[in-house]
Amino acid sequence: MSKKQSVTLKELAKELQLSVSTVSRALNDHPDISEPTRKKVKQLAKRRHYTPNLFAKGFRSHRTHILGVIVPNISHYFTTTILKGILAQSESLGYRVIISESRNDQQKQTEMLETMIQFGVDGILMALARKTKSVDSILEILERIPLVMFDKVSDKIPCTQVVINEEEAAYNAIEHLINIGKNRIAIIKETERSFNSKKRFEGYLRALKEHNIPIDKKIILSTEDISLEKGRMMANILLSLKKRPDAIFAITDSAAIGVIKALHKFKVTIPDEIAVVGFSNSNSSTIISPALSTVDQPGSKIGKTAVTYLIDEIENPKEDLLTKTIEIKTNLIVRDSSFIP
Amino acid sequence: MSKKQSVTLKELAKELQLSVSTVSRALNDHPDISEPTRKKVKQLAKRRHYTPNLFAKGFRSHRTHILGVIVPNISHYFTTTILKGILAQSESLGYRVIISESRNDQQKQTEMLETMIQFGVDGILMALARKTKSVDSILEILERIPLVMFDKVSDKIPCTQVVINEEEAAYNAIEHLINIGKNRIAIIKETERSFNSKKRFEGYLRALKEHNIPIDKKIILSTEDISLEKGRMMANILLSLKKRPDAIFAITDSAAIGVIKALHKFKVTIPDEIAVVGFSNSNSSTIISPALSTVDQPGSKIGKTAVTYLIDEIENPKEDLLTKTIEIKTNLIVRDSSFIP
DNA sequence: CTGAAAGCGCTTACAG
DNA sequence: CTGAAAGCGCTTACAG
Repeated sequence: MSKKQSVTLKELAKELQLSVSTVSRALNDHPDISEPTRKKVKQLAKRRHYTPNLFAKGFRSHRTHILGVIVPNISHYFTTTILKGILAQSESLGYRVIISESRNDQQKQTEMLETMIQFGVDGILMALARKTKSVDSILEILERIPLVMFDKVSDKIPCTQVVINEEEAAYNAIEHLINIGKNRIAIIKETERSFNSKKRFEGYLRALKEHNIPIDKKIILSTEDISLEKGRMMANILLSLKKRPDAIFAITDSAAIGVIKALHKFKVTIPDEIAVVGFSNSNSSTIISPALSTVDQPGSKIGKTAVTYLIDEIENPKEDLLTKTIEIKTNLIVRDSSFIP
Repeated sequence: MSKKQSVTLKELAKELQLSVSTVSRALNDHPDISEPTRKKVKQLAKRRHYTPNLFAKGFRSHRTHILGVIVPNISHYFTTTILKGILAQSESLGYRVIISESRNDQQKQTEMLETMIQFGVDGILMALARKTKSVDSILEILERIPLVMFDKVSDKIPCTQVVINEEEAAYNAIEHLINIGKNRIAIIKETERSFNSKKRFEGYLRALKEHNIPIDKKIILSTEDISLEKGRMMANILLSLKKRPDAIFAITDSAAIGVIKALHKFKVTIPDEIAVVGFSNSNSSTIISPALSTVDQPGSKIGKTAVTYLIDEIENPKEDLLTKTIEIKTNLIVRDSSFIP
């Protein structure tokens, strides 16, 4: 079907016997234009359903009002809450968002950064793909276009980074376990030294140290590609120890749920024999029984904050790069898996 | 910071003492260009990291290679699987995707369609906002730009629509329940006559009819804004009946999970006393205990199919509109909530 | 084989 | 107060 063409300034001008310049100015409320002309133009524009071609506009001004977003996996609930914040905030500030999924593939990630620039985005928001070894291509991007990172970040990249208070969140989770009387607390973390896993582990260590609880390497487990299944496996290992832990902190909800499933299987009572705490407040944390205690990460706020900083950088370019880390506060949600009255 | 400007054709031309036209043609492998020139140009382009400004390119050709996507809620797992398919397929065909969330708000949805057109998208993919009363604005859009709908569709809109075999999927679910010996099967559906709810209900009715099971209105429940909580409430109602059902089919997983939670509370054994089947194969369906039988909807395939049809329409414009419905097959996954050996 | 020129739809400095 | 012209970065029909 031959689609209706959009009305252009030229057509409006012709119909009104005016120049394109005048029509453009009238629509943009330029002070030079007389009231009657302005009215006439606006009326016709309305009647003919004129909508400016933002593409032409952006092309001229070198600004597209489009932001690029790259996330490792769009299906993670936490990611979608961040995206919600990004969409809402950018829309309310007059920007659109192009989203890509790196699928945790570093090379894809690099390509995506390139095409986003080709598509003329005004700035980029990104969470790093897992196992991103070299950040060179990102550093190069940084010289060309404003970039703000969130959630999966790297201190090797000098840009604004919006994260949660990972260390403190883990600290609070462990302290809570200590408060309910636990003192042999296992942790399930990632092998990879990702920013998130590292910080959460630091919080774990600090909590134990500050409460004078000895650190036992036997109950500090690491796994690659942490998941429900890995959580289950790690729990099996912990259950086979001579001295079992009395609490397990998994740095993701899915691993924590795997832990609960394993404990069920071996008829371990939760939380009395072993308490469990996860991280994310994912949907599943209230589906599993007992309901999982977990750290709530305000995704929407992270997204909104990241957009706000990015657009600020776009609209008020600074002379120099600086690593600025914004920490968003999390909240420990205590549910049955660690509730002892 | 003053960001590095991208290299333009003009600069390459100047450096090579060639015209912009020649450089453009060389890069696009135009047959007129001599081999040595082509080589020279490509080499320099590479060395200077030239990337074409797709924006200018698109502006000229009236094609942006950007698709607009509108979904009601980006956090639904099923939606994210569709988005995954959309992203993967459009990327592999050289398109980018702008995503917006209508938050089930009809007015927002209309605005979004407008801005997408302003942003010059080549085509639009959309799932209808809940309770979309008037489709007038969408019909108008349809005259201007290719549009393909998916999942939440309406037969009032004459365009390509990609859906699952809703009716048949429900039919299969009910037939499965009958096969395991159930004959008093309740359904929890939506009040609103959405395409999806309507079709699933039709499948329910047909299965009962074909197996000569009488229809009892007392166990056909409808609710607005179906959710886990509503599922729980509906289950309570069903449990209070003099003649309880021996199976419950909920048209969403979340409602089905609510049902399971309610049954637990009243110590009803699943599936012996009451079997439960949901719809979606969401993450939670394997977290809940007993694991939930459910209909798996191949989201990624839906997304890919929708993109394929849309891009075909963009690249091979047809003369006339026609409603074409593509049905993607689903798969019933039987788990413990309805498994009777 | 290569170049000069027009044009995509818009904005804006420059004239008048 | 209004208009003609240049220009954003690219492609392509028209010359040569």
